[in-house]
Amino acid sequence: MVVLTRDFFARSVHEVAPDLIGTTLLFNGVGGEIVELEAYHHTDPAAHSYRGPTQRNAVMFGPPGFAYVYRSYGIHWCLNFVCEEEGSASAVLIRALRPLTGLATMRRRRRLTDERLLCSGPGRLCEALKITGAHNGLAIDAPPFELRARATMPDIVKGVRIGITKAAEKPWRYGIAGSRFLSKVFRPNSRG
DNA sequence: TATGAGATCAACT
DNA sequence: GTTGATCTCATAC
Repeated sequence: MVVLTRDFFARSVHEVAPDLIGTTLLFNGVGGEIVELEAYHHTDPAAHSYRGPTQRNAVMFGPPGFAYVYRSYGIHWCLNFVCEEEGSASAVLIRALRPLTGLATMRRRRRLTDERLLCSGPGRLCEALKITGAHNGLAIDAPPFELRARATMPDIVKGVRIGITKAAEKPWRYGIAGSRFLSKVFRPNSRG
């Protein structure tokens, strides 16, 4: 079992994104396999960093390998990991996990029994793992985070991102082909 | 199966 | 005052 360090994130966000698919993300020992994520680059109008630093997105402008957690629609928390190099302000948004450990804990936090719905969405997985703004800025390679390398090469599909209006045509959403834990199915013929 | 309302916060106009 | 990297529940088809 190989544990990934923050160095893993110190390259193009478009390289990191597919490489993260199939890795295992744990938070205080609870979590699962990353089955879906999206890439956001600082030159991308859909990225929070596009218009420059603010109090909220400050972590994005720091070094790679750190968590950027923000509140979405005033209700949910969403988890990102900073990529590339300090100041480039790129990140991957973790969108869905296949639950592996701490199932009972996640079910209690989500008040759900359906395993498929525990972590199939950015807001959902943060509730299941109990990740909040208090964890903004934490390193990926130190507790409570742990990131484990994948053992086998997953079948990765690519598609357009979800829930955005700007640069909506960019195919920067990645996932495991056919996984039942995706937040939404990938459009047909989007493999690539 | 599909659409709509409501929750409620940070950034922007 | 409006919009958004969301989710759940309710109502309509």
